[in-house]
Amino acid sequence: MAESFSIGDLARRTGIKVPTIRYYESIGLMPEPDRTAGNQRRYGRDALDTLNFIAHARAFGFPMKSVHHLLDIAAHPERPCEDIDALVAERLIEVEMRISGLTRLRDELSGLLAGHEHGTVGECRIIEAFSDHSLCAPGHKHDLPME
Amino acid sequence: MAESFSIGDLARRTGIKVPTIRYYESIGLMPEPDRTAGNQRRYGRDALDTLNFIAHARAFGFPMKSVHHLLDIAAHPERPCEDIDALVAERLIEVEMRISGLTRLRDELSGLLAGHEHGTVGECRIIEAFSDHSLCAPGHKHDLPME
DNA sequence: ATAGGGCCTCTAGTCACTAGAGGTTCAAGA
DNA sequence: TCTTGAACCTCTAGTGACTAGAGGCCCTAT
Ligand SMILES: [Zn+2]
Ligand SMILES: [Zn+2]
Ligand SMILES: [Zn+2]
Ligand SMILES: [Zn+2]
Repeated sequence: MAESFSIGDLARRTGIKVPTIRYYESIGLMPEPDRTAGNQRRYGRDALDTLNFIAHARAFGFPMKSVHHLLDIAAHPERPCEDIDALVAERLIEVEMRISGLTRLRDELSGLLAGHEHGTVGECRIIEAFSDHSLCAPGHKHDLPME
Repeated sequence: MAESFSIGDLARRTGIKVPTIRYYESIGLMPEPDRTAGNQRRYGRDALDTLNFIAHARAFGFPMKSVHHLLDIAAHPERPCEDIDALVAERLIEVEMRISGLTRLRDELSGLLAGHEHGTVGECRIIEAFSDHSLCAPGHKHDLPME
């Protein structure tokens, strides 16, 4: 007879917490599993694979919407896989933009620290910089879309 | 007589949206302003300064908790400014860790794209990699605390 | 005096979970 | 077989940092 996993088994094997698995089911990411007579969820091997796939896609930083999309694609082995490329390329661009924004931010922050000597708040260069853009970096502006 | 700004004036001058200003007030980040006879908020120049300070700190990526802290510190010009250093240094470390995590991620994503040829989903290397850690990068694991 | 844009409060929605209450079921040991 | 207690169930609410909408009042310029 086929393997059968409780929700806790799945959690232990995938590292995804039990409430999160139920949440994934509630948003339609995981199919509804069979139940025991006492209404507890029982999963098969395929659910385990799906959950690992989800965990892996999330680890790559894909938002849930893309994970949905990826699962849909993966469910049809005979179709062409070109959409995958687009999704991964899109994610790569996001990550690169994020890196360059954060790199600018890193430079600004270390610039603040570099020019800093301990004194009173009233004389503090860092506080001054927070109060006035023109002091925090020459000709500078913050245009990160938010982190 | 002193300058007086409506909440919309503040929004235009700081780039922070009106509901956000009300939200900041609700969480105690901005003091409660005076009101007109008709119950509308009227701000002075100090509120404008505070709001600009908040916007700037947020642009540096500080979470609200730290913004609170920074405002508290800035409100006491005679005290020593050493806590500022700690806050900025902490933020810098976060940013650096984030950059290194994202850099690894970038390399993995471009690795996936590099080895990819269009075919069917069933043969797709990228889908395979999502299904199996051992294929997505040799000896690799994803341990980003979450983006 | 009236039009209409700005302002008010309150509620609910976002994303991806997480925590808790209060109750039921399963499985292992006696 | 019975008992215990860990694991499971559903449902609600909370997180952070806002954003959107409903329904209604105010302010100011013409
Ligand atoms: Zn200082
Ligand atoms: Zn600045
Ligand atoms: Zn492919
Ligand atoms: Zn992997």
